[in-house]
Amino acid sequence: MDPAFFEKEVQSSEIDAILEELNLESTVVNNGSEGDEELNKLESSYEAKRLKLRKELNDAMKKLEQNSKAASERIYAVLRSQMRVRPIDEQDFQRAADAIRRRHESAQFEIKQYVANCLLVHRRNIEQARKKRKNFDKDTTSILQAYFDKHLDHPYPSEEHKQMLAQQCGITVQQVNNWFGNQRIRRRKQIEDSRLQHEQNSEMYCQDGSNLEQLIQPSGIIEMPLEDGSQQKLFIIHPQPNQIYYQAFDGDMYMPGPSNSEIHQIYGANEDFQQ
DNA sequence: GCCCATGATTCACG
DNA sequence: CGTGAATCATGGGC
Repeated sequence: MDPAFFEKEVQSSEIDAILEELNLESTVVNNGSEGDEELNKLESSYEAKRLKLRKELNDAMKKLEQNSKAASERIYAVLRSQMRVRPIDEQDFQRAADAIRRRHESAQFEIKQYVANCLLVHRRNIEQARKKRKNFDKDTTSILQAYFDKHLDHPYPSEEHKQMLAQQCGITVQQVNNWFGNQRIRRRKQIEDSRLQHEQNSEMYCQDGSNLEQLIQPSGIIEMPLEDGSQQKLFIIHPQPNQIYYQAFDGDMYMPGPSNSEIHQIYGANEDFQQ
């Protein structure tokens, strides 16, 4: 598991919601003997950690309570003793009480934040184990797709870019790796399958009559949305490192695809990462 | 319930 | 170590 995934601090607004889980009787959802060993073990270990954290939180709060009480008693004693040498009014007591209350509250917050953080980490583990696989949501895939399509000539994001993508998508770097790995292979396969299909209806020539075999291997394939809602496959051709053009396949003939600028109107709108 | 897309896992390679 | 390739396992649409 990617540690960075857990590193972000718990938002203060979430803390109480997270801590509520500590008050539950039990979080074990497994209804008895069913389920796999691995999950049961995880669940009981999570339950143990949860109970431990609950006790820790309780103890810390009690201790803090006592400390604050003792502190305010000390302050009051000091103030009372000073009354003999200087005038001390109700406001002085009030200020002292406020100061102690503020310290008390900030300490309380820190404890809660710490416990909530611990709990969250453990909860993520158990959640991960419970639901085995979940498809990424639409936003996530479109972000990844956009990056991939923009770097078709070299769809290998750097470590930095992987982290940015992960953060942007709300997934782990490992998941970004998986996605790009799968994507590279499956796109290549897609291209290969398309070529094979085309080769099957043997006589295929470009507009100028030249044979397919002379064509440069496409380095990528994208699906361009058409006005009628359907999608058209476009092959990406890199004749030279800095050159790019697109080829569409229409019936049994390769046609020049849309120009690069047209493509960019469709795909290029989203901001790019700096290379 | 089937089927394919898709995320994850595993292993080999350089 | 990062990647490619094969494979597994699940999700989700029909």
